[in-house]
Amino acid sequence: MNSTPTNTLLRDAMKAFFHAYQAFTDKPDEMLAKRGLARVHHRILFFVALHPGLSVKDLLACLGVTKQAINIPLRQLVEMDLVEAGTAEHDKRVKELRLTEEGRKLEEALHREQARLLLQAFGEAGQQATEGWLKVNQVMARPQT
Amino acid sequence: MNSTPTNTLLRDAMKAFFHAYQAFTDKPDEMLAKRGLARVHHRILFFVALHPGLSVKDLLACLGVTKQAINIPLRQLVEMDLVEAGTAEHDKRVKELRLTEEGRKLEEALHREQARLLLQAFGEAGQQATEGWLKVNQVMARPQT
DNA sequence: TTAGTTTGGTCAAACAATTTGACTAAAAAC
DNA sequence: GTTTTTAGTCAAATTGTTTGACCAAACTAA
Repeated sequence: MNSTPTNTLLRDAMKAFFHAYQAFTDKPDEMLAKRGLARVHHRILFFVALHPGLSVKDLLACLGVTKQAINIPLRQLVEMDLVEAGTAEHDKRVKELRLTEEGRKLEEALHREQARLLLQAFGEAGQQATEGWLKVNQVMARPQT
Repeated sequence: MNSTPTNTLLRDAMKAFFHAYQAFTDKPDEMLAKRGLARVHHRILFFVALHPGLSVKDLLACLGVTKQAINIPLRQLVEMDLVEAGTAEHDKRVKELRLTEEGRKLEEALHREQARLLLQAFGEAGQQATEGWLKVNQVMARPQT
């Protein structure tokens, strides 16, 4: 007889969330490590892929980090020719980040691994569960109340 | 007309997952920072709370990190009197980790914040969605195929 | 019962990531 | 046309993680 049964159910849900996210990042992390890169680099590639022409500032907002924190990883990506940083027409201070062809390839390889994992879980859990999963995540992802 | 419509739906799901997890860790991170602690410390507290008497080795397995990586954070928690490390009867090499009273209080405060966020999202998304969310996470959390 | 091996855990130096704070240049505001 | 704000950079200090050597308790087996 547990003293906090409700708590334990929630904790198990939290544990599953933690491990699900861990599984989600595991293979990409491993692939990146082989190139001397880390999860930050993946996040940059991911958001630049999703929003081509993104500025550094908007990238920061997406990632929820300080500008200093991505300065070095971003520079590395540019030096490695995975990301190209153009200058915005309307404001020469602003950079427009885009993936290079090689960057697109790497991002796609990382994406493929994550898609595999997700689609497999979706297939196993069923369509209703998939929709629920997405819905809860979207609600949680919304700017907080 | 997007060139990769399916991809984009999946990417949006990944983005929601990322931001949901971010929201999930945000407040605890903030609370911990005030005490000079970080997310690793929270994870240790969380798993020790969930499995009292846990060994360092089992903790490592839970977290998926190397023993060196928690050595320092764990020592800090012991020094701050949030965790106590007893010695196992059956094997004197093995430690049995437990929360102290103060540790339990901190862990509970952190847990409460996360529970608030989860329960609010669950309430808003509905019971079916909640069950689906849990199911997908549990499938993903399983040792990989 | 003791030599060899494995296991749980620690320590310290090297390395990588992040933060802090000071800084440029372009744009906006007044 | 100064002043102020904004986008982004750079470098030093701090923090976190990894690498690798290590100790001591516990098994293994002769």
